[in-house]
Amino acid sequence: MSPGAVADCCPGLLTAPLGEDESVELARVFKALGDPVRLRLLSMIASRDGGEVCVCDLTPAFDLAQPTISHHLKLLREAGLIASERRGTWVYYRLLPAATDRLAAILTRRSVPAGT
Amino acid sequence: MSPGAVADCCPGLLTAPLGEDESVELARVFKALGDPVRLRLLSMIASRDGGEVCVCDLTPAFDLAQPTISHHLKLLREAGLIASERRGTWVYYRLLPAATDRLAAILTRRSVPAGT
DNA sequence: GCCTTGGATCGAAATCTGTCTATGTAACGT
DNA sequence: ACGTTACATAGACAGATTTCGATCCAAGGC
Repeated sequence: MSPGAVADCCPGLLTAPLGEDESVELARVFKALGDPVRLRLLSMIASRDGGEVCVCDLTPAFDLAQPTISHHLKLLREAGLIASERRGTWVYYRLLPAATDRLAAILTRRSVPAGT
Repeated sequence: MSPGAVADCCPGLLTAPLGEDESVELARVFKALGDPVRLRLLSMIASRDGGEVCVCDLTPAFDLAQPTISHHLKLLREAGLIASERRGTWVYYRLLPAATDRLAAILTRRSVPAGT
């Protein structure tokens, strides 16, 4: 997919004023990213080779109680940024790239072609 | 500027685990985007031809008291997303594109070339 | 069946946010 | 100087968020 393909599909933040409903929906996703713990969780999940991380690997990486990590993962999941799957005793989380792709597109300035 | 230029400069969220300090700083910016009113304000500012909007044009667009809008603008400003300038009686806000560019880059997957 | 381990859910405490009204400040007109 | 208009700041309050300990559920081993 060419870099322009996504950029052309949606108005984005920077091109046209956002509607009320759109803004509510988008804010939910950005709010999920608005916490240092969740950002680190997301980056740990996204950057893992194989695309999956066991919760058992995430929890000990923070100085926080296990229910707290579980709570943050839930918020990321409800925002549509990650998905989880249980395999045996363990639960694995993976990034949903469509979500971050969309955010990146929304924040990307359309290069105004030439003679503005 | 080629699309890859920005993408190559920083690790991004999706490539390597975020450090603690980085995540705190980034979260502040995303948190500023995590509110529907602020998203709409930002999009109204960013999409305006000429790049500037008078606060007097922003305030009446919402069903909120004037100090509330002022407060949201302050948060966007403190997050480094917009800047303000007083000209006579009026105050004008404009987008700081470097901020949104950075976020877009951070959320962009580096296209892993060919044979992953 | 029972115990252990991984993870989610519940309920409570402390803190942070969004919003308001009231007030302050800066620039302009008369 | 005075009044008016445009914004910002201060203080208050309701509701949301973050975190915890306690508990519950699912899977596996004995």
